[in-house]
Amino acid sequence: MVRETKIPGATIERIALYLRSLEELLDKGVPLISSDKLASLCGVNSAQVRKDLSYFGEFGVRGLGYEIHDLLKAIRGILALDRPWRLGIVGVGNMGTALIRHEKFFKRGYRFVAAFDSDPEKIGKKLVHNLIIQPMSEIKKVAGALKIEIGVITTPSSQAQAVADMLVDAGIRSILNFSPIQVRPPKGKGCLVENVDFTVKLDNLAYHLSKIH
Amino acid sequence: MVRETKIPGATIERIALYLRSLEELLDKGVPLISSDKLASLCGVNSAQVRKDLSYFGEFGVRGLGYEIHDLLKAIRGILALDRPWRLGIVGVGNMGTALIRHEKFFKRGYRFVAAFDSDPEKIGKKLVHNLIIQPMSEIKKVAGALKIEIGVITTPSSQAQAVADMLVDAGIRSILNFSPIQVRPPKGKGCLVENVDFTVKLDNLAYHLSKIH
DNA sequence: GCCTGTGAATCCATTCACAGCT
DNA sequence: AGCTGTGAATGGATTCACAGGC
Repeated sequence: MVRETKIPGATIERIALYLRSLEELLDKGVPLISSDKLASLCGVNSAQVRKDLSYFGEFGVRGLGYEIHDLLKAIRGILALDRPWRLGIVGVGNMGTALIRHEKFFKRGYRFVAAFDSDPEKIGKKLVHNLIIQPMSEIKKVAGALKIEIGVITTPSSQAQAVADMLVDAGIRSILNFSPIQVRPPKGKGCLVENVDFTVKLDNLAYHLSKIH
Repeated sequence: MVRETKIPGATIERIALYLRSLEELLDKGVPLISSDKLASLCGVNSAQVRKDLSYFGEFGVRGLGYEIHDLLKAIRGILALDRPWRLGIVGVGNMGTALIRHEKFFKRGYRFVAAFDSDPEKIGKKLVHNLIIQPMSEIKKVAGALKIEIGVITTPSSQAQAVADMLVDAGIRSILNFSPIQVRPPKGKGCLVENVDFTVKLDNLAYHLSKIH
C-alpha cells in the first residue's frame, strides 16, 4: 500500500514511460498485459516493471498480468495527472509555439494559461483561444491571479536565468527549462527545476558515434 | 591517459554539461577554475567533476585548478566536437524549425545538411541558406549522397517509428527523437537512439509538486 | 594552504530467482 | 502452467577522505 519509503527518481521517469505505452495499448483495445510484454515495449527488464509498480501497490493479478484500464488509472493517480496543471510559458518563439500547439500536453492535463515574451511586436497576439502574449513585466501579477503552477522557459539562453528568477519571485515552485543552459533555482526557496537540454543528448550521440568508428 | 575502461554513461552527460559552463566562463575571460567552483556551477559534487575528468586523463594542476582554455579543448576532443557533424531532420513543423534556427547547434559543429517533410505544401521551401525541404521519399538517396550521420525526428508521434525505420534503412546509425513516443531502433543494426521526451519531464514535475502539496 | 587524482566506502538501482497466488 | 511481488544478490555510480604535488 503506497509506501512512501524513498521511491527512486528513475522509477518515476519509467512510470511516465509505461503510461505512454499503456495509453497506446488501450487505444488498440488490448485489455490486459504482462510485465514481460510491457517491459519489452518500453525497452526495460520485466522485473523492473514489477518492482517499479510495487512501490505504489499491487496492481496485477498473478497468473494473468495487469488490467490496462485499471493500471492506467492507478498511474495517473501516482503521477497526479488526474487533475489539470496550470502552466505559464515564457518565450514565444518557434520552440514555445511548438509546445503550445503540442496536442499531447492537453490530453495529459497540462494547460497553458499564460504566455509571456519580451518582444514588443508579439505582445497582444493571440496564440490559441484565450491565450494572448503578455509582456514579461506582467509575470508576477498574472502568475498569482491565474495560479500558475509550472513555469516553462523557452527564451534564448541569455535570458533564461533571469526569467527563472522572475518565476520564482512570482511564487512558482516548478520550472521546465528548454534553454541550453543549466538553470539553477535560487537556493533555499525549494524550487524544482527540470532542464531539457537536448544539445547534451546530441553530444552523447557524437561521442558514441565517434567510438564506433 | 585516455583509459578506455568502462566510462559511465552519466559521466559523458556531465562532461557535456561542464563544456557549457566552461564556454561561458571563457567568454567572460576567466582563465582558471577549480573543480569546486565548476561543480557548484553545474550543480554536482566536486569529487564527481574530478573523477569524471580523470577517466580521460589528468587535466588539472594541483593547488591551482584547471586552465579553462586547455580543458575546453580536451573536452571537445573527448566528445568528438572538434569536427563537424552532419544532421538530417525529418519533420519541419514548429519544433523542427526551432532546432534548425538554434544558433548554439552551429557553434558546436552540428550542421543541418538536409530537411524532409511529408507535407507537399512544404516541399521546395527554403529554410536557411542551402537548406531546402525535400520529400521523405528522398531520404535514402539524400542520406547517402550528403553523408548524413545523425537523423533528427521532429514529426508527429504517429510517424516517428516509421521515420526511424527509414533512417536506419538509409544507413543512418544515430537518431535523436523528439516525438513523445519511445522510438525503438530496429534490433541488430546497432543504431543509437536518444529520446528527448519532455512530456516525461513534465510528469516528473507534476509528481514532485503533488508531493510537496 | 590550496587543489587535484584516486582507492575505498557508501549509496542507489537493477536484476535474479523463487515463493505464492489464480 | 502462468505471472506477480519481493527479498537477496549483484552491479554501478557517487561521495569520502586522504596522499601527493604546487
